[in-house]
Amino acid sequence: MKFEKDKSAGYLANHVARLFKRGLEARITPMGLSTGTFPVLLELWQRDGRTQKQLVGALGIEQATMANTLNRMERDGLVIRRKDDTDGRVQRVWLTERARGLQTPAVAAAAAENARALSGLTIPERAQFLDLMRKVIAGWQPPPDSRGG
Amino acid sequence: MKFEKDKSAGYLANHVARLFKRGLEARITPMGLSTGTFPVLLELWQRDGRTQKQLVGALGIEQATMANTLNRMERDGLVIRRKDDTDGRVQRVWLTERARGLQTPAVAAAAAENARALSGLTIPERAQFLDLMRKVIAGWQPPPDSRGG
DNA sequence: ATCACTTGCATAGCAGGCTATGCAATGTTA
DNA sequence: TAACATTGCATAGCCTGCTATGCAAGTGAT
Repeated sequence: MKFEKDKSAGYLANHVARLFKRGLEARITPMGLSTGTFPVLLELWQRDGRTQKQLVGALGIEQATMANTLNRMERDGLVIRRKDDTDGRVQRVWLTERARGLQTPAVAAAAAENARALSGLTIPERAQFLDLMRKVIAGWQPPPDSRGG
Repeated sequence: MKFEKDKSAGYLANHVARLFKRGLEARITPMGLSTGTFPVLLELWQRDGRTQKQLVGALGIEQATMANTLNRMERDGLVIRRKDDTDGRVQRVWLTERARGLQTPAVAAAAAENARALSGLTIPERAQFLDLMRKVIAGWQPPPDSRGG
């Protein structure tokens, strides 16, 4: 069977994602940030004190990934975790002052990287690209044989 | 500054890539394959005996990533590495019989996963999605400040 | 109140990506 | 030919994602 990687959506998606990651990394590592922390920070900049479960739900990553990411963020002085007052299982996540101070430059860096990456597309193409990605994400349904429960 | 992750190309690209990866994984782990090996196999199924440098050039990943991937592939009995006859630095990569036998089912799995993932898009949208991703990749240029110097 | 179930998080261990670095083989040049 | 530079690959160490598993805290049923 013929199968050219440059006609494979999965291959191309992986390639595009890697390029974005590298590009953003170059801009934010000087601030002491990394790409994995970014979505978490975006949520917390809107409102912190959320639970890990809420963050997992908002970001579509696995619970264990979130726990690991928060470990690194705590190590790096971006967040602190504190038990919920009424439910001892729940950890709420709070931003440090340092993390608050990074919002403006970090968001500017991400916006700049997005703009640069899409600069080869026309304006309508950019909108369409985002639309199509959202559509693919929204239309996702677990593969038929994924965990055949 | 306002910055919504669902309007960020980088965030969406990462999300889409993760979904594709998970989907493909579910289909090929039963064969003893994993997603990182896939692009390498595609190249080698076309013609094996290539050098690591050639593979790196064909796939747009870093040399160290390729070396690690080939380590796993060799461990799993998919390839063997043999020194080039005339240049002692060069390692040529050869498929095992097992890897050859996997071509048909693996390619079918990838094609099926691509089809399923794009099933929420119209036919023209699918073509456009691929076009836009190729365009983003092709138009990539190193960020202005990437390694400045 | 106790036993079982559920829930929320942490940890272990792996894949796959990266940068930085080391090193042997080859090339080049004086 | 000896010294230096380059090339091709391997390794170390990290981040970010995943699954599998463990465990403490809460919930429910009896």
